Amino acid sequence: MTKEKIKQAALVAFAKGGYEGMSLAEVASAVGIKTPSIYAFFKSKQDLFMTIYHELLDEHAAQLVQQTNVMEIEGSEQRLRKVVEAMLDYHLREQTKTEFLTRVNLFPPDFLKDEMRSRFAANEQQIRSSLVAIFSEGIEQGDIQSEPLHELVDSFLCLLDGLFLQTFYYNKETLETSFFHAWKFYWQGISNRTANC
Amino acid sequence: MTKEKIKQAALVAFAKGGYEGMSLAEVASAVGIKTPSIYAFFKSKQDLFMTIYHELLDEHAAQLVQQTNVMEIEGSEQRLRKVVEAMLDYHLREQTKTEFLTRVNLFPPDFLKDEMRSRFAANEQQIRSSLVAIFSEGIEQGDIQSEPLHELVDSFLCLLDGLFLQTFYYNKETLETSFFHAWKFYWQGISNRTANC
Amino acid sequence: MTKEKIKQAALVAFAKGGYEGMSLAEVASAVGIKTPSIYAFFKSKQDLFMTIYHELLDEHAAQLVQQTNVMEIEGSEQRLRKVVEAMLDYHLREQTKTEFLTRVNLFPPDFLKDEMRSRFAANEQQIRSSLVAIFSEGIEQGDIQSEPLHELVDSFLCLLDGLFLQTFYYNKETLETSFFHAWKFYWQGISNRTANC
Amino acid sequence: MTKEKIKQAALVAFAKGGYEGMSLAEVASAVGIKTPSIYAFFKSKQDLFMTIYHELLDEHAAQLVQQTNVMEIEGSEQRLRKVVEAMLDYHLREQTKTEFLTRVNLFPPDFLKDEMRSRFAANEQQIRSSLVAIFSEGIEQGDIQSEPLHELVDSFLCLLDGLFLQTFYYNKETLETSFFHAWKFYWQGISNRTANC
DNA sequence: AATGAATGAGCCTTCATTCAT
DNA sequence: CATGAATGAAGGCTCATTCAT
Repeated sequence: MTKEKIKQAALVAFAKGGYEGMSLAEVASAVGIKTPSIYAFFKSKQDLFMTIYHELLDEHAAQLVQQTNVMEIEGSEQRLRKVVEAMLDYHLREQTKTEFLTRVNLFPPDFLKDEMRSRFAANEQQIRSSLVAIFSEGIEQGDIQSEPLHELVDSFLCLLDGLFLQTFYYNKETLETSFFHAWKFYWQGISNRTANC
Repeated sequence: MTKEKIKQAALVAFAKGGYEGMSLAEVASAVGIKTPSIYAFFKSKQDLFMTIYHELLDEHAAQLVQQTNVMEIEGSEQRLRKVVEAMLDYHLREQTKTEFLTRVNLFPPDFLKDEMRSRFAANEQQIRSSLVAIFSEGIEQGDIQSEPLHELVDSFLCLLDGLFLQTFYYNKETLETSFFHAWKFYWQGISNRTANC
Repeated sequence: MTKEKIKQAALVAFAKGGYEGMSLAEVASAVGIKTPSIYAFFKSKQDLFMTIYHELLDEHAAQLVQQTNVMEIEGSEQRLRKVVEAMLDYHLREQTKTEFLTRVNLFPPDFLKDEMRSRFAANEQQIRSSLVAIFSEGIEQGDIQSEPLHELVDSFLCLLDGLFLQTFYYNKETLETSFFHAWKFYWQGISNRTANC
Repeated sequence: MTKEKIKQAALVAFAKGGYEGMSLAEVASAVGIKTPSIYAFFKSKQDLFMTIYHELLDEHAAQLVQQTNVMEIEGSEQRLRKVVEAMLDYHLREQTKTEFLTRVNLFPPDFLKDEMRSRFAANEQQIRSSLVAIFSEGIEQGDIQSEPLHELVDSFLCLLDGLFLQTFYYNKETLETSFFHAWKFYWQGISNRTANC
């Protein structure tokens, strides 16, 4: 359907050029229609942008929550590691969507600045509570040091952010190496090693 | 001097809107001149952009190297921590410059994409070698685990990137808390704790 | 009936914005249909316009003739005054229609300019002959000075036009005061006052 | 100078098509420049419009006041008649300006509605006080009936409005005839004829 | 009778840039 | 140095209209 094709093309264009740098003409041409036809489906450039933005936000949140909650099988290290891997995987697989979301989050167009802050806060809260669950379980099971949960979450999010940023300027292999090493020391930092001594 | 004022205003404008989103008219008006006057100093928008970009890149590299090398006094933890703190400090103090550089690095305008990659690689190499020095010294002194240097550097850079990204969406306090906790576990992960057991 | 609703909404829109300023989308939305549906009833914007225009012209002419002819009861002053009052009343009651007609008459869209002149002339002739009847009767009965009929009609039409124009920028009260005073001196000017001396 | 030519062409275009009906392309082409060049002189279509509007308003007011005040030579009838004649003359001579002003006054674009009302009121007050002077002098000299001044002014303005409106649909000759007859009875209505009996 | 999809034409406006002064 | 004037290119958007369904 045309509407879907427009959204797809617009996503790519927004990701490449940002809100200002994207042109409806470019999108229309990619879809194979004329610029004004876009207005049959979206009432403005902003509307098109917001539609994509909200859909992506939902998809992204769903993805994350799913990855954090679904598997209660394995040990704490595996679970946490899976969270990171899932994120990296998503970002490597859906590079365009990641670029779009990152761009918007870091450099939102003026009209978005307000909505952004609140959305972002809500989003982070969701993730945090998912993580809290994993960490507290890990502590109970003796895998993870008994430290304040929010401290553990803070440090985990920092790791996540670091790897996420590297998505942008490392290629897949370098990224995986980086992840491997970062994780190694991170896990050493939070895991319960008293048993070993 | 007018030229300097133009660069200053342009920096702000580029940081706010990116290459596409910044307009020469806006800059001129901020400086208090008319748009064509800019062409007395820069031969094009791109030229203006590149000038700022290169100057900032140099300044930034100098800053980083300096922060990594200068102090050979204190212990390993203090030195590494200072590196992070210096970076955070710089980014908080020079928000505009940071925004500009980040934007360019993550979402470079088309004509920059090529130059970018190489510049970035060189920059990173510089930092890595500075860090290698710190880490190897730390290992020698028994503060840090005797692990492959590049692995330690990888994990440190990941921490750095994570905190850097958080610069964008955390306020100063939240950021400091995050840093505190991230660092705590990070240091636990790399420091030599066999002595304690 | 949809067709009628379209005409009604279009009338309002044309009155508000003139031919160029009115948009079919606006009308469709007011009616609660989609723009292309209008084409099921009118073959073009111009057609819609002309339909309304002609209907209004007929209605208006009928109104005027009726007001001028109906009452043969009262004296000359009362009859003439009633003509003015009827016109003012109509214009105050049917403001939208008045605006539409006035706009078209004073500033017709290009394609109407020709038809306009002839229509207008015919219309005026109709009114003039109605007025001639009143004036000649008034002269016969000694109420009005024995002056050339067309002169009396000219002056009456000028009064009518003046009050009509004031419809647009005076509110009801101011307009009534203006009418009261204008009429007072007008009647003094045409009535037969020799008897009083 | 180009700016003046733009204003001239725009005046014509606005008069012909109203605010919505006028296009900057049309104006530019009339002046012999490209559309964006207009923006070197006026910051928007609205700005161009307002500039013309205010200038015309001033010119018009000046014209009227001048005509009403200057000549204190002749008798009351001559003075009042001159006011009407001057107005008619102005409107016949400057048809475009008249069309522009009338259009704006009767059917102002949305953004003007507010300013309009107040401007109009001020304008009318100016005219009224000029007329009061003439009428009171006329009464003192016994030319005009001793009636309340504001009543006389009301009736005079009504005459003026009537003739003004006729400017739009009568040609010069018809208009002059109409003026001649309207004035004849009007003057009979307000002049002091007791002396004649 | 109504509409979803599409479009050509046109509108106002911004922008980077040039050039003569 | 600085600017006034001008412009080609492009951008977002609206509009009347068509056509298949």
